[in-house]
Amino acid sequence: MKQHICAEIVPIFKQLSEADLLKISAITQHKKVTKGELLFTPDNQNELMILASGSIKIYQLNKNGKEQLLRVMQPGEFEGEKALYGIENQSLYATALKDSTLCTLSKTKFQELLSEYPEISQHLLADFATKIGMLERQVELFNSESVESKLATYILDLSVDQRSQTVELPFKLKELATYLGTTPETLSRKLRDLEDKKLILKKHLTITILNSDELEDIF
DNA sequence: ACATTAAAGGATC
DNA sequence: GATCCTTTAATGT
Repeated sequence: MKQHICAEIVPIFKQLSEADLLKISAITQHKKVTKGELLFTPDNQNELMILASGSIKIYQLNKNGKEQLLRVMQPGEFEGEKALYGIENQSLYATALKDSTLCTLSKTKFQELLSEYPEISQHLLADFATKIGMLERQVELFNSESVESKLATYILDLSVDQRSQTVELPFKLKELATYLGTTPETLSRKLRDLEDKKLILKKHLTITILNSDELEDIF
């Protein structure tokens, strides 16, 4: 496998020349992790982590020690930028959902990189914006009281994103459950309830909205 | 309303 | 075939 894979696939580095990518690659550390491996915990994260292949979940633990999923990283995405700006990670955990390969970049190396290539910060800002946008949406979900309404608004949001009445769930039901702050069992029941009411149709991870008006009215 | 526990049925590697 | 995921039912908060 090529050594500079990370720099090549990361959107924030996309506009750089081949020579620059090689330079960046030289200062990143490459490592493989296995499924289930804990990659960082609060106060144990001082590097920028770039995912090259596989997938990684970012979550926090709620009061009862239950996982609250924040997002699932895809190849090309990164996490840990807060540490680079001296902000301590107080709550985030990361574990590998599959065997994955990733690259890490220390705080000082990254700061050197930023001063050499200021244009990278533009892309960082764009990335922050979308990340914050996703978190804001998740916060909005928790304004609704019942799991059923969270699920309904989540599905409707997906439908807007994917511009279709038929949507693909971006992660497994087990993960969607913790994203919504519930359990797989409850999620399974709520999905079946919505099916029974003929509001949706579900095949594996594909959901077709049959009645969006009534979905919106759930509370 | 939802979580927990246990058990069984599917899916996946 | 083992392991992980999903569903179902019984019971508890």
